Amino acid sequence: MKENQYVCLENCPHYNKVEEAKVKEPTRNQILSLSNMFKLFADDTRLRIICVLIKEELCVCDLCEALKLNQSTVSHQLQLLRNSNLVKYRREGKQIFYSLQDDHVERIISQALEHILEEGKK
Amino acid sequence: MKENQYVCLENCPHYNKVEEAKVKEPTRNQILSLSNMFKLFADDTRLRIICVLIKEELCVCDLCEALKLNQSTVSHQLQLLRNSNLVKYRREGKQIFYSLQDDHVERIISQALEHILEEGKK
DNA sequence: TTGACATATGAACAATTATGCATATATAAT
DNA sequence: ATTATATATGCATAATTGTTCATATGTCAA
Repeated sequence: MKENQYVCLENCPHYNKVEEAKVKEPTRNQILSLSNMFKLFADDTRLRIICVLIKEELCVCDLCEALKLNQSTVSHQLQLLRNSNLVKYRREGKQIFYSLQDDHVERIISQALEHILEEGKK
Repeated sequence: MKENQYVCLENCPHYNKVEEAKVKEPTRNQILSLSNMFKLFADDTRLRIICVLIKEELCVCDLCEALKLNQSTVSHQLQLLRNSNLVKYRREGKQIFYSLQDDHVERIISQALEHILEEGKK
């Protein structure tokens, strides 16, 4: 930030509010974890994968077929979801079946959908 | 997808499961709206801005001060949040005060935080 | 052990985007 | 009107990331 940047010299910043705001801010690590998690939801392909996994355990080629995606693309994205423990998987012979780790994911997406739908009404 | 890409020729895809999965998938527009919304949460700076706005209405320079960010950076990010109706604002003289549009945002973030915290325990 | 299949992974490229600088706009005070 | 302040915005740059191709790994069957 430039030193001579003149920002709110008189009334502002409203120190009490600023101090309160600072307290509410999550820790650095929480922010990182949160943004990393949201990054995973922030891509169409991954979001579609997550959404179809909400109700069904599916193997990689099921996902390719259901979403009409390249196998390599699907595997790459599944790796990211795996690394962040959003999905779990089990091998059955040559196939590997993926499913969601827990139901927070579903709740987050339905909250977001509610927001979208309310926006749509306006 | 390459034509000769051999993917699950025998048992797979499990057509009934794939069909069910397809049904659960949100529409193209819903996916776009959802991923756009999550993109906004997927950046450290924006996430910090959102988090401090959860409890406090703040003006731009308050945000700069609370988060130690460049004024230009803050304004750019606020523009994105504004365009997606995640925040609202009101002018009071020379200052412009920002706050969250509704409380879905807060709920989404707390759900995500719950997930993070549970992960932390393992 | 050889071949076929299911999935994973490395590398390269294209596309998106966050940031900071410079500057523009908007408001208030003198 | 002019000046100072508060915020917004266009542009350029650097960094991140999604996709694809090529290939590697792992599993099963013959």
